[in-house]
Amino acid sequence: MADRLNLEEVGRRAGVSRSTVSRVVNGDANVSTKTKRRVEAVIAETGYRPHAAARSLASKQTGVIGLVIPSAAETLFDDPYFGRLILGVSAATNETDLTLALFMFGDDPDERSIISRVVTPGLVDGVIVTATRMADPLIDHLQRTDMPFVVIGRPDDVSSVYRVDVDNRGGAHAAAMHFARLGRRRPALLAAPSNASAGVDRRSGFLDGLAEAGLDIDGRIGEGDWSQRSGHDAMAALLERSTPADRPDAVFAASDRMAIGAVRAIHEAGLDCPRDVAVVSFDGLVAPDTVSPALSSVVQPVREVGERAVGLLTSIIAGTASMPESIVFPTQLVVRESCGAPPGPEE
Amino acid sequence: MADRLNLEEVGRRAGVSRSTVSRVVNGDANVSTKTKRRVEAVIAETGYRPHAAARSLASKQTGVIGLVIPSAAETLFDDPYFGRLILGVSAATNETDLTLALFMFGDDPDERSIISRVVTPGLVDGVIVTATRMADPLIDHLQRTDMPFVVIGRPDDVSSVYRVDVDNRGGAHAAAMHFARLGRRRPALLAAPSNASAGVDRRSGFLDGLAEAGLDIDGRIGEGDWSQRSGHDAMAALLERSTPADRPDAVFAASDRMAIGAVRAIHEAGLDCPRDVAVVSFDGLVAPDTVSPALSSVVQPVREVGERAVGLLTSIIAGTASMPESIVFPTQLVVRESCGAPPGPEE
DNA sequence: TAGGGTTTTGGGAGCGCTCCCAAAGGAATG
DNA sequence: CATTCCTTTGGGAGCGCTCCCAAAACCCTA
Repeated sequence: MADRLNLEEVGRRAGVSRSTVSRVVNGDANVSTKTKRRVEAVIAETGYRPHAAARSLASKQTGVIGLVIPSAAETLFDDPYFGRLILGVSAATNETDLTLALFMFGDDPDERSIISRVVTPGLVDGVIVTATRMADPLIDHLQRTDMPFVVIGRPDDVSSVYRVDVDNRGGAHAAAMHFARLGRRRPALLAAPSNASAGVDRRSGFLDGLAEAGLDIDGRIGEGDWSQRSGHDAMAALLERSTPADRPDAVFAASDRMAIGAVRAIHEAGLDCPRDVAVVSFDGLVAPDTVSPALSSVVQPVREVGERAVGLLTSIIAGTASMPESIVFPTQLVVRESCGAPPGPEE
Repeated sequence: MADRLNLEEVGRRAGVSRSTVSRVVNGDANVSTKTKRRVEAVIAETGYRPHAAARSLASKQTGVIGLVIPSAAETLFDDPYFGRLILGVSAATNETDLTLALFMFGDDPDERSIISRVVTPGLVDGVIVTATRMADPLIDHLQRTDMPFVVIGRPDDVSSVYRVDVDNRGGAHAAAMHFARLGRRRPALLAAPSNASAGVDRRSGFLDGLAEAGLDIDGRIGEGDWSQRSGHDAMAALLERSTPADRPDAVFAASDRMAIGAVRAIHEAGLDCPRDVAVVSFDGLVAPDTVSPALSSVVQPVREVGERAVGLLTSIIAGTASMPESIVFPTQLVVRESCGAPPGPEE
């Protein structure tokens, strides 16, 4: 029986040494055209593929990057966010011939064991961590190892961390200004949990925008957990406790899904969206024709965030990244039906 | 500067050899309690973790399994299916200390290069392939390598393939019987693409059930692509071309999302669901309180499918799997509001 | 034809681990 | 106290690759 196919064996068949085959495989220029052709022929005919583990061991590079999602809730993928993010990361790793390892885990005790799996030497070259919670022990842990990593979002301590984020504050601010421009007088907010940076930033951006526009939120704040149900319930509660005089006439929801829930609650209260209550959501990830009225949203480029995180991580690994830097993508308010303004993009 | 932490170095610090440390790390019983404790102390204090690539190279096992999703469409995660599947697979790999590698790719030319990445030696121990299309070149390709693999779904050639699937036919059949029992006389079908096994099986199961119940579909078949929009459009077309006399009074949709679209179309036509048209979907993945009326669905245990696929793959890798086998999970019709029957599970 | 430089090629060493065999140590027996 | 047997430990070999240095081959030019 033939030896297992390896560099040595391919070399034997092509009449050259292990080293020469290695050069061909790795595109090293210092190989004569003739030799190169011969070796390539043998590779094509045998279907040789270099052994990933051996390569990793010798080169100290695995060609694998990890994506860490510190949550494994059944509802995780009800939100299109993580799917889009994975798509973006996956597109970028495919592009650069990297392999994507996915680490998802909940708060269970097993968490710690998986954290340590993430930092196993010789497994991944670096990791992308989604900062669903601001104070994540994983980030502290990573700081103490020499594993290159990029945070998506805004962790507690921003200094000395490479991160990619979107302009949550700016987007929320734009939503507030938009309400002011539309002449809405009684804005409300359906906020997201404040242990998440996106939740905090969207809240403060919106409130700051209102203040700037001279609008008063006057206690019209509900809080949810990003989910449709929570948006529905918070909106219903808001409507419930308001008199016709101080009923909200505009709502900014921290996520598409909360906005969808809110629209349902508005309808259930016998009101019309956008006539009685204008709605603007954050995310812009749901297909416009699947909800009615089509949602006006502050759109965040999730896929691009994922792609860029891979790029940043790659340059950290290569050692070409400069100072710990923050890449913040702009967000854009896209007007559709739910806010009652003429449609189109808007700054 | 201290040597990089490896078995040899840990051994030096504990006053034992490389081999002994290896035994402790791997839980080999042939180590005296005293030595074991000493080594464990050094490991704890140094934070030593074995080098994954070195281990893979020597042991010929990577501890990584791949999940292959031959699609990277922007809309992929609009459907909760893949998210749930990933969740299931991830839960199972966490359980058994395996690492999950995710391979997603579209039909582009780059596809081939990624396929070959999947079968790179020394990268993964085996792969789980989701059979979104029945005739997938990837499956043929895998057959020709000695890479262990499990197919989720039903590929073209079922023989000599390990697979995990759900009882699509049975579930669809149950939906048909349910309509018959409810006294609906003019059933319709919103089918999914017939290049997907789930699409084919749900269609044939439903039609067979109707035939058995003495109901005639009479051309009331629309086709979609699993998406909400396609369900909406197909349903609208069906209503459009029917007279009040032969208008469908019951619709079975091949996916939750198509059903949601169908319900919207029904409302837009000025009809009521369930009164005028009963709706039953396949999947059961959307939270009941997010759509109105709450969908009656044939529920498939997606998460369990993912978990089981990992289990099966693991036993194939270990060489303990018997004949190529098919594991088929049952599905269950769960009655909620959209079919107009009293709620509860039903066989 | 010799000498210089430049390509091109070969092979040793080593990455950190597992596997396995042999040596050493201990306990139990005669 | 010698012998046997089991437990415990050590270390060589090897997994398939990369890295690097030295040898070989080639190409000019004088």
